[in-house]
Parts: sequence; structure tokens; C-alpha cells
Amino acid sequence: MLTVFRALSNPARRQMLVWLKEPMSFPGQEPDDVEIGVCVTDIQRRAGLGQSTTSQYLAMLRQAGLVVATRRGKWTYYRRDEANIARLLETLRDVF
Amino acid sequence: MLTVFRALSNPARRQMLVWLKEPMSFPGQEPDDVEIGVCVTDIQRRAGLGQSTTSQYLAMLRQAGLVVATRRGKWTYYRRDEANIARLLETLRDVF
DNA sequence: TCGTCATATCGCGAATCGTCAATATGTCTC
DNA sequence: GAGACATATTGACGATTCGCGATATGACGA
Repeated sequence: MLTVFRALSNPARRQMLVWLKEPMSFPGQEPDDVEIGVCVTDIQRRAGLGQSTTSQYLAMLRQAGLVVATRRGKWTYYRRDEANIARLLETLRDVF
Repeated sequence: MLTVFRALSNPARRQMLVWLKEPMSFPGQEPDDVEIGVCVTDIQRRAGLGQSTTSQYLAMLRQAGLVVATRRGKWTYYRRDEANIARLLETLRDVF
């Protein structure tokens, strides 16, 4: 729970999570890739952040259980962990 | 929205918000005071933090729209802003 | 096995946060 | 008005975070 709030306390990371709701909104994204997610470089371009920063931020979102990473070849694709996000929202409602 | 996440990214502040769900759980709290909230000193004692820290943290929660402050005499009473909290939870569900 | 590309990790300075003690403000009582 | 008390504000300082560039790792193709 602590990791979730820490991850979401940064605007860029919140933004990434929202962007990933619409993988097709990333330029060049193929319909076949929607299931697996969006690669780091595409997210980086959109965020306007450095490569290392983007990689770290995505790692934080992953540790918080908000996204899932899948390595395929030299690319790492990130997508939302919808089931876990829904669970977290319910917990939020219960706790607060 | 930014202020909300920043406020909740701290465990002590999250704790305060949860504690305020049960004003009567604070020692010495009178039934008549439940409506108006809990005073800073009582919250401070429970949190085990310094007086200035407690005051600042409550101010942050207030700026985030999570609690409401009422000054009565030399005391300031804090209580949850339930209506706004409910609204925020709905927004959360929409955005994430 | 090289070189290249995508991503991850490391090391850093600048900015912000966490927390406190000291001090200021406001309110009540005498 | 002078204390005494509750709270707010300020100043300080170590700890953490932000974001970067440099470098390491891992995968692919020639």
C-alpha cells in the first residue's frame, strides 16, 4: 500500500498509468501489441523524460502492482494490471 | 488532485485520516464534540509526533480537501470532509 | 564475435520531504 | 494588561526523491 501511494504521488507516473489505458493512442502501436502493452521507448517519447527516468518510473509502477512488464526480444512491454488496480480501488474505498 | 496524493503519500497523514473516522476512539473525547471533530493535541498524542509536525500535517490534509478545521476558542478541531472524500474516490475510479 | 539497439542500473547534484525546536499568533482568565 | 495555554509558522538539517548522463546488461543481426 505504501508503494502504491508513493508511486502515484508523482504526476509523471500517474500520467503513464492513465496513458496505458489506451495503448492504441501511442503512435505506431500495432493492434496485435495491445494485449502485451507498450514499450519503454514509446512511453518515454510521450512523457518527454530521459530514458533512465522512464525505466525507473515504470519499475516503480510495477513494484506497486499497477502495471505488468513482459520482455519480448529486446523490448519490454508494459501494460496495466487491471485486476490488481480494481482490487486496490476497493481497498481504498474500505480504508478511507 | 496533486495535493491529495502528496498528502496521502505519508503514512502518518494517512493514519490520521483513518483515526478521524472514529472520533470517539480518542481518549477524553466528549460525545458533544463528535460533530466538530478532534483537537490537534489529541491527534498529536496519538501520532507520537511533535506539535508543529502534527499541525503542519493536518494543514496539508485540509488543503487537500480531506479534512475540515473549525476553530472554537483556543482549540482547532479537525474532522473528515466525508462528502469531498466520497467525491474524490469516485474521481479516482474514473481516472484510474 | 562485433556492433547496434532497447532497457536497466549506477552515481550524481538539485529539489523536496520528514521532523524537530524555537518562536509567533491568538484566545481565555484574572 | 500579564500569564498561561492551544495552535500556527519559521528555521534548520538529515533523509528521500527527481531527473539526468554515463555505463552495464541482454538480445539481435551481420
